[in-house]
Order: sequence, then C-alpha cells, then structure tokens
Amino acid sequence: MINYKDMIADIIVENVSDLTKEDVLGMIEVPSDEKMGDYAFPCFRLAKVLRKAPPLIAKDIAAKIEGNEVFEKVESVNAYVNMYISRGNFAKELVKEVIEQKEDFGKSNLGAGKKVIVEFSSPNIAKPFHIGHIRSTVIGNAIYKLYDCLGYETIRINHLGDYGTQFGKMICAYRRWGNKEDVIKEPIKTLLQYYTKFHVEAENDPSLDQEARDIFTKLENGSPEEMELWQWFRDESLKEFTVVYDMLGIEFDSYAGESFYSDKMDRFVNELKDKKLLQESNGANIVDLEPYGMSPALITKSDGSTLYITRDIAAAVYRKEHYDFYKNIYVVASQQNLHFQQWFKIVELLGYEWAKDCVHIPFGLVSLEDGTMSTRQGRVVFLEDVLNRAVNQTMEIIREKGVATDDIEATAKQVGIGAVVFQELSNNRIKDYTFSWDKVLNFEGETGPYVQYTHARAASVLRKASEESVAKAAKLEMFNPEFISSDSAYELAKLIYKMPDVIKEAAEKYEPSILTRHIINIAQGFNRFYHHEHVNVENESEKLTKLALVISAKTAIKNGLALLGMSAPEKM
RNA sequence: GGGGCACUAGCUCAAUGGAUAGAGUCGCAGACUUCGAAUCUGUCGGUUGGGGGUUCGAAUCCCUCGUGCCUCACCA
Repeated sequence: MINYKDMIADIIVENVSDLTKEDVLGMIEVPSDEKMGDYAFPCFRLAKVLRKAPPLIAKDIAAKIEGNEVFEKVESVNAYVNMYISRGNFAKELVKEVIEQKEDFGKSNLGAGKKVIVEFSSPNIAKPFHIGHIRSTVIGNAIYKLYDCLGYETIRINHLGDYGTQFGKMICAYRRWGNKEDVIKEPIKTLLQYYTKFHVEAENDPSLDQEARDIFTKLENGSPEEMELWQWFRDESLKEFTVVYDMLGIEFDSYAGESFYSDKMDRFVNELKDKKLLQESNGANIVDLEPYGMSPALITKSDGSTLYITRDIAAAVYRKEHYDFYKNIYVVASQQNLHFQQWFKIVELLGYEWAKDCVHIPFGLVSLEDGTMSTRQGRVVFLEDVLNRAVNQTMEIIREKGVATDDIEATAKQVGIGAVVFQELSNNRIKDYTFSWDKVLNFEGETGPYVQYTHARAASVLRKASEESVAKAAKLEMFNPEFISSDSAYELAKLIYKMPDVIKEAAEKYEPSILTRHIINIAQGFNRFYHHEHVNVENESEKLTKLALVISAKTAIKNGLALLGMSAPEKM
C-alpha cells in the first residue's frame, strides 16, 4: 500500500531543500472539506525561507507533484496545495491489503524487542469493584492492546491494594464480629461491613485502633495466624474481581500488588539516606521537593512504617531490574498526579536514568448524580450490576427485534458489555463525568451497539451473497475499481486506509478514544455507503468489487473493536 | 492560600496552530413490497467562559480574570 503522506513529503523535500522530511510530514494535513482534496500542504511558513509569496510557492509545488500518476488532480488554491488521490488504484490496493492481512490489518512491528509494562485496574482488596474502577480497567486494557498490536512485548500488572494498616483493622474486626460462612458467601460485601463497623466502633473505643496497628505489625512480621487470614481475604476478593474481569475479557500477567513489595523497601530508605535526600521532620522522614515546585514527599511515618510512595519506588526499581522495560505505564486516576510527579522525581534524584521512561496516564473522576461515590455511605454503583443490567436490556431488545442469533445470551453479553466498554472509551480520558443509567443503557447514535450493529449488517450482506461470491470477492476476481469510486465508497475506503495510523496515534498519546472515534467514523461511512448503494446486484463484477469493500470494512471494524477489548458479533 | 485539570450548539462530546469550528442526542420534516430501521436523509442550533497578547492564521500558544473539580505530611 502506498504511503501517500510519505510520498508527498519526499517530493516536497526534493524540491524545497530548506525543509526536512519530518517538518514536511508534520505540515501535510487532511483538508476539513473533502472537496479540497485528500491531502493538503499549506505554504504560509515557507514564505520567509523562500522569500516568495505563499500562493506562488503553492503553485510551484503543485507543478512538481502534478503528473504523478497516483494523483488524479493536484492544484494550488491560494497558499494551499491540494492533492486528489486517483480513486481506482487506491481502492484496489487498499482492499487487497486489508483482505490479505485479515485480523493482522492495523498491526505493525514498530515495537519489536521493546518491553512495555502497563499497570492498570489495581482495586483494593476487600473493597467493592465499583463503576469508578471501570476507567483504569478498561482504558488500561485498551492501552495494553494498542501496544501489543504495535509489536511491543507487553506485561499487564494488576497492582492490587492488598497491604496497609487497613488490613490490621479488617482482621481485628473479623475476629470480633466476623463469621466465616458469611465471608465465603459474599466476601467483599461482608468484609466491607466489618470494616465499616470497625470505624463506627473505633470512634467510641480508641483502643481498637491500637489493636489494629498491633495486628498489622504482626502481619508485617510474618505471624502465621495473621498471614493466613490476610491470604484468605485476598483470595476471596480476587475470586470476586475475577468474575468482573471474565465478563470484560480482561487478563493480567501479574497480580503483584503492594504486599509483594513489603520486603523490598528498606533498600530505598537507605539509598535515600546515603544520597542525603532524606530529612527528618516531626519524627517522620521526608524528601524535600521544594526546589522542584512540589510539596515534600513523606517516605516513612513517625512510627517508622512506610507509605505507598515508598512501595511505588520499590515496585518501579523491581520492574526495571526484573523486566528491563522500555516504558513503564501507570493508568491511575488524575487525583494522584502529584504522587506520581513526586516519586518520578525521587527516582530521578536517586540517579536512575530510566525515571523518564515511567509515565503516569491520568484520567478524570467518575461521580454519581447525587455526588461523589462513597462506599461507606452506600453511595456506590457496582460495576457488575452495570454490566448485568446492560446485558439484560440487550436481551430484551434482541427478543423484541426477533433477530435469529445463534445464542441470544452470548450475543447479549457481547453487546451489553461492549456498550459499557465502548462508552468508557469514547471520550478523552482526562474528562470527569457523571455516571448515568440512561446514558450507559442508551444504544443509539455513537455507541458500541451502533458499531457492532454495523458489523453485523456487513456480515449479513456477506451472508446474503453466496459463499462462492464472497470467496471470489476475497480473491479480487473481476475486481473493477470503477464500481467503488463513488463518493460514499471512496470515503469509506479512505477511513479504512487511515486506521493503522490512527492506532499508532492512539498508542502514542495513550488515548484509546482516538481509535474509538475512528471506528465510529468507519461505521458511519459504511452505513452511508450501504444506504447509498446496493451491494448484491446482478452485475457480477460490480457485486464482487463491492463485496470486497464490505469485507474490508467489516475487517477494519472487527479489528478496531478487538483493540478496545470488544467482540464483534455476526448477528445481533 | 499554593499547585494541577477542565470550560466548545439546549444536553453529551470532537477538532496534529490552518481553509466555512464538526458529530451524536433533543426538537422538527422525511425514508422499510428492494442486501438488517440498534439504520439513513434533511433541518434547527455557536461571541469556543470573559478580556488582553503572540502569529500571515488561535478553540488550540502566552498573560489575566471567572466558574467547577482534584490535590497540598503520617490512607492509597
């Protein structure tokens, strides 16, 4: 497949010696209006260098590019060079490539030999997995898939919140008011009840806090009884989390949470001391970050115990030594911006040059209509409930419409859960949003079901044609680009063509929504084409050619959805 | 109070410093005897929070003010 941008850049660089290819690639753009061509090159900035009026420069450049057979037309309009791709050849090359590559369309080997760690989801043990957790979980998964697709070796880490004084409280509460059967039946809800009760009781009886601290100290020192309980809480919680992960089709390579690093922290406290970075302050140890415009970072508490910043430092060093990452990505809420800035800086001050390879990918806050989420006050929406309701609603819609899917339940899961995932990945991650049932259960317009429906519709068109025709179309038999040179067909082809670049951009910017939006565009393009033209027509050549385009669009949508962690049903 | 982020159509959101700021949704008007109407077509809708500045060109960069959210030492 021709890389048009690359080609244009080469021609321009050849003729304008003052520019590097990189400059030119950055300047080439896609006009807002397709009537102005497929690619455009604005010449304003060349005026100073070339000491010539922009329109004249545009005219000269246009003359150089013109005559190249891949373009149907090249013209200069004021200071712009507008280039129109020759449609027939383009469509044929594109369709051929997509059909040949199938599920590999969009992949590349850009990251061959480089390891990327993505830390995401990371819920707290014994706390509910609620709608707020969907963000890190789903965005992180998409980022992992994007990097995987670009050929990077990836490691998915679920950095479980499985350590800290809270577990002293939990064990304390369990021993006082707990019951084994209840925990087994509903681990998280029960444990949370104990935890909440602990806080209520501790208000009246401060000795409880001391008891909890003592228990945690025992746990830290490896006391068998405490360890056993902790391990049990952890296992039961993880079982419950796994239900949700299975629904979402998400897996991890490592569940090394905070506890994993509990014995790996002394080294850094000592290193900080040796490098004279640590200061004593009110009995605690801090790193002064004032010179870098940040508030001080608390490394150890006045009682000598460590905090999560120390664990994060230990974890990062462990990962560097254990995996030797190229990039170490943290998909964690924007609330923790300062935390990450602080410890990235500390790692840098410790002299680790790879500090620059650690990236925090923040995302905005989810709130509920009646305020921010609060588990203790019962203001919480469980992720599992959201997914289940979306699935149930899908089931109803499928029954209403009477579509003959092979397995209604399986399809409803794909569509319902897909709807929730897709919506999560639709907007820029940095935006805050308010959770609303109406919105999450809306399946019309720019939604997951819309895109999946489009895919199912394409599948349906292929079913309508004979298997033989589809096989012939896939081999580009009787292919005549004339039949897909209409505006709607051409726009669709262009959108498919851009997908590999969009995948790269989404990965570079750690922004899955860029891909989500593009998939919507492809779906819109397909639906427009579908309504505008008939595919299964009498004329064999026309039919086979259009079928080839349908196969390509279907492939692109399916591959795109897969990168978002969604499946694309054949019927729905 | 310090720091950070956000502010674009009634609502939810797009827009690598480029040409006339685009979608979806809502409202209104249409399209199923023709490959799936979870669809499509048309229409209505804008002082890009206010004000300065830089630039040939600003929603985008800089300054300033406003509003909202997050964060700032023994939770994570």
